[in-house]
Amino acid sequence: MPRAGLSTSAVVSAALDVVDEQGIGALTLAAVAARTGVATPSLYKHVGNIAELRDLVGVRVMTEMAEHFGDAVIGRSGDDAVTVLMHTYRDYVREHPARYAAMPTDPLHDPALVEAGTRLLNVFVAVLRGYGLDHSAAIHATRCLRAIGHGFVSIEAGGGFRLAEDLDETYEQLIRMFVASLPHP
Amino acid sequence: MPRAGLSTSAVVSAALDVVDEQGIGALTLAAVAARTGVATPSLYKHVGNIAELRDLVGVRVMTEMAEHFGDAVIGRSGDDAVTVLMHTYRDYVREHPARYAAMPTDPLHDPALVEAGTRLLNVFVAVLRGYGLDHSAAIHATRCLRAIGHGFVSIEAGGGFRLAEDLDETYEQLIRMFVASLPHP
DNA sequence: AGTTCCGGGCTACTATCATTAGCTTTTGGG
DNA sequence: CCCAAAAGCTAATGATAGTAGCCCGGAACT
Repeated sequence: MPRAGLSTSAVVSAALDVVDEQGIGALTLAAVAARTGVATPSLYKHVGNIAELRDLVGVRVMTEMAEHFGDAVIGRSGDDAVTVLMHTYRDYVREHPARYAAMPTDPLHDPALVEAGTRLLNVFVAVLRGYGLDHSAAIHATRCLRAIGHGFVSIEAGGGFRLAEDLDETYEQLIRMFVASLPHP
Repeated sequence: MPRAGLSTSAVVSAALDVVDEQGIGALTLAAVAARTGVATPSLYKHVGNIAELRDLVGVRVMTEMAEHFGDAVIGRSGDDAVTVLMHTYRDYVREHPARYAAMPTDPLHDPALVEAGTRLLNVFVAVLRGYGLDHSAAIHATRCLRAIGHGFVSIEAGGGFRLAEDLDETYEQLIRMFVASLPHP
């Protein structure tokens, strides 16, 4: 019988499929093995253990987000860039809620995780370039933007906003609130 | 030999201790059983299964937060109430990061969860009373406040802000940003 | 073409955990 | 004092992570 022809990358892709289809809680080596048509122990040839697989999934998701967001804001600047970044962020999470939940919430121990996280962070930093913020102010503003985006988007993805009121409007209001706090010439 | 004298509430308390000491990932029936000095299957006399135990822990945490936050803002109003609520929120999560992570992030299926969630939400609603917001505006503002608080606090608890810049200042800035968006006479 | 050898996949096994079944015993109310 | 319900226990099952060690497919090299 022919081989499955797996690789670490293929295993991570299968893991992402499992996450997308059945949620982060269903990400087990058994599920990934079933999906790749291989016995569970065979996966250990490609990933060290399940914690490492989760890290690799996290890296993949963060890298994907960084690229996607970067593409969206390229060629834009100022309020336009901020607004587009936030909308792209929200749209991504609505399309892939489970994937977003697969991002690590604890300190990034693995260097690869740090690297991917930095790339993602840099999109937020870049979008605030051009407002003339000094080093310290830029850091605070970046943190605010992250907090606002992550807060809204994670509550929304978890079904945390339960009233009928239009969510688009709430999000616009948040963005306006942030933009208004930035210096404008 | 005497009985352990457990109860559902005592089991939940032990579960909270496990969470506080070893993190949400260590919350297993085995760990709770060890801590209460009982065999694992005995716990089923008090909780239906581990998913129910997690829900009960979530309810306990949300109830505790609602009470704690409510106490903090009582007798206050306006910007003062908002500011105190946000600081109390942040302080709570810094003191009990694992407990905060034990709050459910998915839709609140259990009615008890909904009830506790509503009590917690009501503190946020209450703090915005007095700004003269109409029904719809109050909902949007409440959502913004939740998003800002949850976003910052969960990133901080996860060690997500890694630069040396003062976090207190970032948080103040976020609060100011929100307060500035509210109508002031 | 034949041979080698390494890596990828497999089976078998262990340990931990959730959960069920069914037995024993404490204990509080008649 | 008795007895039934509640609370605990042991034993067993099934899922999952992880380890050890075997085997074979196929590329590389004569």
